[in-house]
Amino acid sequence: MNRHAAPEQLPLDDALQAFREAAAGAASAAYAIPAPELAFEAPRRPEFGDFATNVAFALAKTARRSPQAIASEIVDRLTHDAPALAESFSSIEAVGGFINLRLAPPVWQAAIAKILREGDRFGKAPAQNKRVSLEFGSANPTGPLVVVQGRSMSIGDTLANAMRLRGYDVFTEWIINDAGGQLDALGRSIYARYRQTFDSEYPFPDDGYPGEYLLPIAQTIAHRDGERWSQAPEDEWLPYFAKFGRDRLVAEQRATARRFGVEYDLWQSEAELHETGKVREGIERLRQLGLTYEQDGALFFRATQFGDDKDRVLLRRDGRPTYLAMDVAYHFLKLKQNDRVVDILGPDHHGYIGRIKGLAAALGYPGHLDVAIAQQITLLRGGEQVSMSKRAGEIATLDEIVDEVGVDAARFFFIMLAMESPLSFDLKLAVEKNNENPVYYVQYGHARIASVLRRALPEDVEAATGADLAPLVHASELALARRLSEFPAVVAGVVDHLAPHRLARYARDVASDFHQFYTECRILAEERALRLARLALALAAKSVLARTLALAGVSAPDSM
RNA sequence: GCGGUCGUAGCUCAAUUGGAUAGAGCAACAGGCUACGAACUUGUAGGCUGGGGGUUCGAGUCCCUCCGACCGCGCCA
Repeated sequence: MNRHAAPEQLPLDDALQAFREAAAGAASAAYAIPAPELAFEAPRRPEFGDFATNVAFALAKTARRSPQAIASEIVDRLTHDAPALAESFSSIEAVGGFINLRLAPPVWQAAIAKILREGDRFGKAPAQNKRVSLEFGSANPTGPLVVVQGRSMSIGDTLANAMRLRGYDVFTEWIINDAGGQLDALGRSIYARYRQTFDSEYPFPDDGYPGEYLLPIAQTIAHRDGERWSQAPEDEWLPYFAKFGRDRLVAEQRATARRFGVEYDLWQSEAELHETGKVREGIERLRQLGLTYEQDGALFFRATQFGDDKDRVLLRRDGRPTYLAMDVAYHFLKLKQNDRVVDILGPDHHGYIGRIKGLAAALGYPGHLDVAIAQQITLLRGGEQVSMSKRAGEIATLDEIVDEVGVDAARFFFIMLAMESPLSFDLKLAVEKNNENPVYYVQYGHARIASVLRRALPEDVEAATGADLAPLVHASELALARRLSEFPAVVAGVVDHLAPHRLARYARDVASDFHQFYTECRILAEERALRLARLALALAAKSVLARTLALAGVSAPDSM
């Protein structure tokens, strides 16, 4: 078997395609008008079948008949003209204008066989030859990562994984905000801590970063260099302390990200964009496009032409570029190198979305940039709000949170909600092993499958992958098979709508359908043919559940 | 004030981007293990989708308008 071959269609896709063609034929035969493209949707209510189509509504206007009449007409014709459909569909009904389809058990059985056959290739889309840049997590290099970066990283990394599975060439980036005044503030803060190791009276700057995490950095310098910086002028020690702190903190951020299961393709320094002339190039580009003007000695970007409420400064009166100028350059670079650019920003960048999208349009790439906001997280512990005052230096760092609840719980909770929804994260709940905790529910499902497989005869497990699946006809078996078949579409939806929370929901649904199957159907105690078929279903469920969790960066334990 | 996000069951949230009787989980109530993990499961109850108007075969979803919450609105980054 060629492992690079494009994955086959699901058997149910073939069945639906056959229906699509037959229905289009029936519609045009009945009304002498071309049938519109037929779309299928999964009905919300199970009694409406596995799939439904609303062609009749689309035809109603031109055919001048009621949707229900059209749907009935099409169904009648299908049963006469395309009897072969009965092999794939156990029912085709016209209800309220919809045409509801129920797939026959052999289709679901074939879907299980395909999932087992394809393993990790199941749900994989052929290469799109499209490069996507994904930026997420980015923080100032002035302290440890906190909870909101955890959410952003969980979302971004999950999206990246999903995009890769869907055949995109994903490039993940972290932007280091290491240009500008805050780095000076960092340098002064570390310097103050450094001086305080020799002189406890030495004053701490008002705009400094008071967190204790700077102490070891200052002590490192003190140990290595002694008191020599105490005599040096500021323009000598400041760049040194700022850079030293930046490097140390970025390294720590990187370690935290890695511990969180997130690796980036690029850690992009802002300072470097300035030094290598990229910022100048970006500004120059806007100037060439006639989108800038000078006023009061400063250079402005005509942001109002792109929906912003104000024109924005690129170069200050003193000639120094603004943050926006850096962002022009950075996005210009990304837009040139990628087919699509996605930024996942923190909640404080809310007002920045329009500006940055306008920028993409201005640079000649309208529609190539998506900006999403990962909303704020409120940390709770047993219902009580955890104080996160940055000014008081009381920050709950991401590392501390991971220490307390583990990577799995944190990553699962962080993608559970749509990212534009604010999230309450209860640290106590996240480690509780009870039914209020969705992480354990899902992981328990996986462990339960693993447990059954452990107790099965090894030769049965071996034989299961190639077993005849015809015995699988129980409603809970077919429901589980149908759920597992949704995996590719769920991943596609996650990508298309930038909605990783659908993965968390899907994991829950798979676990739930397995639990129901497990409750209603015995596996090991059955006679051989049924036993093997059910083992095959369990294997398929385990595979899909594990891969769903893997996309989210959550482990799938065999026991717990 | 301007702009953005949001408002859905008692609570936390979904809703395949305009589809059918708005769905899950938790909490509540009533059931289910002499059988592979009860960290499970079955059922019941719970709603004028913040209010009002509009668009159409059809609106939680789109438009207008109020109300309310959060967040942005610097020649900071």
